[in-house]
Amino acid sequence: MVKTRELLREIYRVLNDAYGDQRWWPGETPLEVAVGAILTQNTAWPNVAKAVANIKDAGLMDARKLLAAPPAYLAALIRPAGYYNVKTRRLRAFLEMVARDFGGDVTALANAPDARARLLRVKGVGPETADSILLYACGVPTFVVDAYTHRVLSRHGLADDDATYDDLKELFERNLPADARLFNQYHALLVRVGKDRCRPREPRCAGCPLEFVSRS
DNA sequence: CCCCAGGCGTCCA
DNA sequence: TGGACGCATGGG
Repeated sequence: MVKTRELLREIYRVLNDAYGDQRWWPGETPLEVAVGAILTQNTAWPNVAKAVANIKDAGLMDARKLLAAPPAYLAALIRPAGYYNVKTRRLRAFLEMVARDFGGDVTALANAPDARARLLRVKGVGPETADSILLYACGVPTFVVDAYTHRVLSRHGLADDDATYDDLKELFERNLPADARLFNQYHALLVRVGKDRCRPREPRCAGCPLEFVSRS
């Protein structure tokens, strides 16, 4: 039985060799990344990209302008991302918090020791969205867990099916150095292998780079 | 036709 | 506290 810490590091090496740098979430600004984090909730990324492009084309990718826009107009712009009524409320709630607590500067979240707690108080921002904003928009070394993380780890016997978000988050954070670049790439690699090989309802992962894990 | 996608809040036991 | 359900578009 190999130690969990060694296994997590070996998994990273194997995936990194197999897939290389994922350059994930190359949003042009922290605001754009945060908007994408909210819009991508339970939604395929191509749909999110259309919604983000609509906002930018309308010249609204700016915290104050987004808040000033009529909600019905914002809803129309983000329509391709689905759940557009819910997401309009969630975007506005996030923007109001950033305006109130950080002067409209998403980057300022990075310097607030209670940034995660403030994000979690926003209606519509849960643990994954909060961590995504902190890691990808603010560069804070916090590990992002998502459906792919659950599926890849449980498929290879590294986590229970009923492991919670915080169970998995702590698994990574306790066993890896707190490095934003590493957390970013590791999460991106898990998503990549999850899309590529570790698909739902497919118990066998043919050609999966992580096949070695089952034999460890 | 079906299932799936980088969740979350609400409701109810 | 935890499991079902609604939210909605677009792709395979």
